This record gives sequence, structure tokens and C-alpha cells, in this order.
Amino acid sequence: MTENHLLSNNLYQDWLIASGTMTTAKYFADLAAERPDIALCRASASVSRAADAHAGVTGLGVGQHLVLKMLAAVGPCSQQALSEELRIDRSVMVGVCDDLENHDLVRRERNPRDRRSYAVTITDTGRQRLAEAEQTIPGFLDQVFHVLSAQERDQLTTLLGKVLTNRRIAG
Amino acid sequence: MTENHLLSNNLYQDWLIASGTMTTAKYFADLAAERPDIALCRASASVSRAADAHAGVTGLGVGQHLVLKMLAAVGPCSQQALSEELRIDRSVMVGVCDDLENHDLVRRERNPRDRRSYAVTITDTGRQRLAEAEQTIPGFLDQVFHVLSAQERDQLTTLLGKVLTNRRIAG
DNA sequence: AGAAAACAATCTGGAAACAGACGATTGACC
DNA sequence: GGTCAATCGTCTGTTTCCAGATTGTTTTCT
Repeated sequence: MTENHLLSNNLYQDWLIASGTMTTAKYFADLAAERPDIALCRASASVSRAADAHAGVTGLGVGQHLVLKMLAAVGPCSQQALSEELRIDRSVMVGVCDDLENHDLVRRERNPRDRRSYAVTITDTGRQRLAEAEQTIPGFLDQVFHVLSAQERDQLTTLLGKVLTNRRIAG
Repeated sequence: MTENHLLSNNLYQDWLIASGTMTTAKYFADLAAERPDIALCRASASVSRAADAHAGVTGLGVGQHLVLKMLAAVGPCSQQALSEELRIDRSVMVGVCDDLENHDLVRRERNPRDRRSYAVTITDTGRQRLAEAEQTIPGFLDQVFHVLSAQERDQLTTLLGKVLTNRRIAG
């Protein structure tokens, strides 16, 4: 007991030193340098929160924006195609399309050649809403990536593109 | 009605074309190039899944591993310090430390100088378990980032470090 | 000393993501 | 033609994450 008590005191002394700003303040930077996977996830969490906040302002969720954008770019799609291409889970895509349809931004019609699937089509209102939202994107990206130069942003895009095509971790 | 029917047929023709591999297959790549924020989040999701799968093998969760690692590096810490430094929410940290304590990998003792906080201390078993887990990290990183050269990994680390220190999106 | 603010850990409730099962429909195979 | 596997959209249960309230403790201010 006595030994434990002394030991505890020593530990607490060490702990007080360790919890000072000197030792731990830079720990995360070191960790990020050693573990790029962790750095990637933490950066994503920050960016994701910023994107959600921005989406709250425009009134279009991130997923909804992406769906409208893809529909405008490639024409009517099945929910399956939207899911796979945008990396949004099928069951989540149901709710995304529900919301869009409730606001008359997309239309859902059964494909007569394969009545299992829908053809999801963007409406005129949807195009207009998308155009408005698109205008806010450059400002948002500047806010999120203003710490990077244009060249560095291209570098990041290239590197992320390579990681995304990694078949050994593709989901 | 007839007009609608014809219109629908046209839409479905477009849709059939659009769902062919040609038009949509590269859509996500284009999107990722245009929206680095989305690319970052999607890459993080892939990496995170891979990390969880790897954690399932070692038997140590990602958060648990990080906590042990930090405790080994800087000595006993409060849960608050662990939370802030590792960017893990306080309420989540409770469960992480609970699990670690139940497996005798850490010890929780009240700090006698401030009984609000714990001193979380790594045990010998914890050090051993950490050492085992650390050995598997290089292989894991190779699996996740094998598409990147060593130079590119350094680039990515640097860029992510800058994004992480962006005070305008820090959470 | 006593009141009030700040803080550490915990608990609780709601929102989002994901896996798995399901009904309806289609295509493949014999 | 009939059976079986595969596919599309949907639903359900689980898990995780986070915001906010709560309790016990400390510090600060008067």
C-alpha cells in the first residue's frame, strides 16, 4: 500500500508535467505525420462538418446537391446508378430522392423496360435550384482550402484520386 | 397523355444511354476533380473502413490504439487531454477508456490534486499489446497507400497537415 | 468564508450510416 | 415453359457520432 502510494505520487507528478502545454501540444501533429490514414479521416471530419454547415445555408443537403448535379450532367438515372457513382448507400439514396421529390426537384417514374428500377429525372425547378447552389461552391471551397495554393489543391486532388482508385481498399 | 407518353419514351431512351458504362463510369472521377472536399470525404470513408477491418484483426479499436499510443508517448493523461489531442469526442472517450480498462490495458485513478479528472495510465499489458499492434501498422499503411510512392505519401501528409490547421474549419 | 463561474467525466436522446432481410421483377439456364 | 439466381428499391435493426444536460469538483471573485 505504501509503495503504491509513493508510486502514485510519482505518476501524478509525471502526469502534471505531461499535461502541460509543452509535451502534448504538438502530439497530434506528430501523429498526423506518422499516420496519414488518421490525418485523412480527421481532415475529412472537419471538411464534412463545414460542408454540412454550408449545406444548411443553401437548403440543399450535400447528397441532394450531388444527385441533382449528376442528373443534370448525365441525364435520367436509376437510384442504383446514382448510388454507385456517387458512393452513397442505396438505402440512404431512398431518403435523398424522397426529399428531392417532395420538393419537386426530381421526378421518379418506373422504367417500363425494367419495372424494378426508377428513372430519376431532374425537373426545371431542380435545375434552377442546382444552378443557385453551384454558385456558392467556389466560395465554400475557398473557405475550406484557402490554406492551400492552387498548385497544392491540384496536388491534393491528384493524390486523393489515386487513393480513391485503390482497389485493395475500395468499398 | 399522349404527349406525356412520347416524352417519357424519349426520356427512357436517354436514360438507357446514360446508364450505359460510357457516360457514368467516369462521372465520379470528374466530380472528385471538381470537388476536392467530396474526394477527401470519400477517400476517408474507404480508409476508415480499411482501418476498422484491420483493427478487427488486431483486436484493438482505432481509438483504443491511439489512446495507448499517446499514453505511452507522453505519460499519464486526463481523458480531456486525450480527447482534445486525439480529436475524439469526450463522451466517446469514456467508452474507449472503459474498454481499455476492462481489458487491463490502462488504469484510471483520480488525480488527488484535482479530483474532477482521472489520470489514465497505460499498464504493462497495455504496452505489450501496443507494441504488438504497432508492428502491424506499416503493413496496413502499405495496403492502404500502396498506390502512392513514398514521395507522394509525404506530399499527402504535408497537404493534410495544412488542411488540419485551417482555423476557419477547425472543429 | 460564501456565491458564482468554470471544468472533468458521465449520461441521454436524436440523427446519420451501414448491413442484412424482404417483396417485386427480371434474366439465365435447363 | 418453369425454375433459380440476380437485381432494384425499400425497410428494419444496429452502431456510431455528436450536442446538450447533469453531477461532482475546483477556482475565482467579493
